[in-house]
Amino acid sequence: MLLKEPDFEEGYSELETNGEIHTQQFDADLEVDRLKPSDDSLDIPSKCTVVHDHKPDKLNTEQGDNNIVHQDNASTETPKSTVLNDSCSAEKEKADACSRSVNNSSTGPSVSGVTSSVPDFSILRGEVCLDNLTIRELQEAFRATFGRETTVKDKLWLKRRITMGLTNSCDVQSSGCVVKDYKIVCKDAKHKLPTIEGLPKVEVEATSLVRFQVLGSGNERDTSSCSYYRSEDQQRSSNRLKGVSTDNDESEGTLQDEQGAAKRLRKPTKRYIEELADTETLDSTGKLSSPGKRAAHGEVLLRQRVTPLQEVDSLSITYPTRKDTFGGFSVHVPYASRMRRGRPRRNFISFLDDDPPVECPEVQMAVETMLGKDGEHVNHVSSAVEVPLMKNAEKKGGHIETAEKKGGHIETADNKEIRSIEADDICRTDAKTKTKRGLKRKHHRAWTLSEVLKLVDGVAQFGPGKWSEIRRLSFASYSYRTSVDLKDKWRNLLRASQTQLSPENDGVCPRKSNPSIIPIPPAILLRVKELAELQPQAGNLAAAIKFSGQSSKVAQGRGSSGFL
DNA sequence: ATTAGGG
DNA sequence: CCCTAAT
Repeated sequence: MLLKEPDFEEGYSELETNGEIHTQQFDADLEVDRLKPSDDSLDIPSKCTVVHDHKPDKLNTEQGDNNIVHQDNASTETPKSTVLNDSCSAEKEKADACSRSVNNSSTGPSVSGVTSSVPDFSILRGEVCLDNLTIRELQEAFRATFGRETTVKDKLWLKRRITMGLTNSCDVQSSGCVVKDYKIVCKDAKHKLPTIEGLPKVEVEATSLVRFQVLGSGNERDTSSCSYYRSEDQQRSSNRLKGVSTDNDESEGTLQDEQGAAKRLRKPTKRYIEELADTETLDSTGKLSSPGKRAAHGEVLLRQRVTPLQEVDSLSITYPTRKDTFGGFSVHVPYASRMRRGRPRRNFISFLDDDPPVECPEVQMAVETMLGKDGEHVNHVSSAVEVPLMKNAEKKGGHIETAEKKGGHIETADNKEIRSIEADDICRTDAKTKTKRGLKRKHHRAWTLSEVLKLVDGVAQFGPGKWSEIRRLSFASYSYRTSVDLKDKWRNLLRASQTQLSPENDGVCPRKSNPSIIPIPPAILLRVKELAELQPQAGNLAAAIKFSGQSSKVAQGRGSSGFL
């Protein structure tokens, strides 16, 4: 590329020098082509061949560049001729294709018509040096390209505009050619059309060029495309502004034209490219098989090429989607994503129904007790109510266990005390069963303040380690607290007391970050601590207390606890 | 069945 | 909370 540039410029400069002449010549050539396609075809072959031979498979590859370079070099030596040659080859190729396949179709006339409208903007066989054109010529070229007049006198603008128009013209794209760096590469033909590269000012000329490319590019499709393009040209010239589109899908270009140069420059999507590549692979196969019948296959191939896009669209539709709205935008979302993530909802009430509610007198007592005793605390006696442990659940085994864990806290309302208790009862019942199976996990119940107090009192009364006693006497109402639970809780309390009461953490509740967790009042912790300290040495005391039934009573009293 | 302790 | 060993 880099190497090439210099050469190019040289050639280019020379061209510039002879600009008008060239233009003239080109025009002449063009006309000749139109009039005598056959001749062109004859002339072209050699040059074309060269190009083709070079890299059938590689489109924009380095090879391509190299080739160009070579040509450029040649051109350097003989600037004019070179340029002409290149352009000619390309143009002629296309022309050939066109003429051959499409000739009959009113292509000739149409083109001529267009041509007429397109004054004499220089048509360098495939490459046009807009730089050489006068403003007026550029304007005309513009008209030819966009189908409308322009009063702009800015040469640069005009050139850009025209170039863009050409670049993005449907013709180019549909033809399978890619405009890159002022170079038009024809994928279809798998030969690259040498264009002026590296010269920012050199612009590919419009209509004619496009036509060429189309023709040249698709030896296979050229035929069809050629006709198509020509017709389109006509249409364009007349209807561009109206937005008339050709029957072909490629007609997209028409729309693009209308939309304007800016949009035209849009590059194809990655996906599109990929698709295209795939298609090409397929095409290549097809191509090889039918080199001779290019014309015939042309359409087919074209269609194939187009298909990818359609497929893409169809694909998007393929997946079942639903419309969803995000931030006011409606979006299609695959239904799959809608799948419920959490565990399936569970009607925990069903449990109760299923299991003949095991009403223990104890439960009733418990309830009454709670209501009566706890007073202020009643409400939070059971913060988490729902206990899924049911026979059914048991049957299901571990899975349920997990589920329960997660879903356990569904109910937090205090109102459900009773139910919770029932559940608890059931739980207990189940617990036994489950214990055997070892699958069930007890629903986590946060310890309430009242519970803690009772525990502490109990410990104070009976001494630590008398969990069964404590449970029996102090936790009669809480069926779900086992002696083990009490023991564990006590242990935790001890830890807490040691931790929280330590000077470092003074007043700072480690968990205060979580508002839902009610910190254990330091008072209680203090008591716990005291108890803990006392207990070891209080073996006697405990024994003493134990002995006297009264002592237990005394112990229950608050005052006593404080004392303890 | 309880208790103690580890996890 | 669960699990388990030791009583």
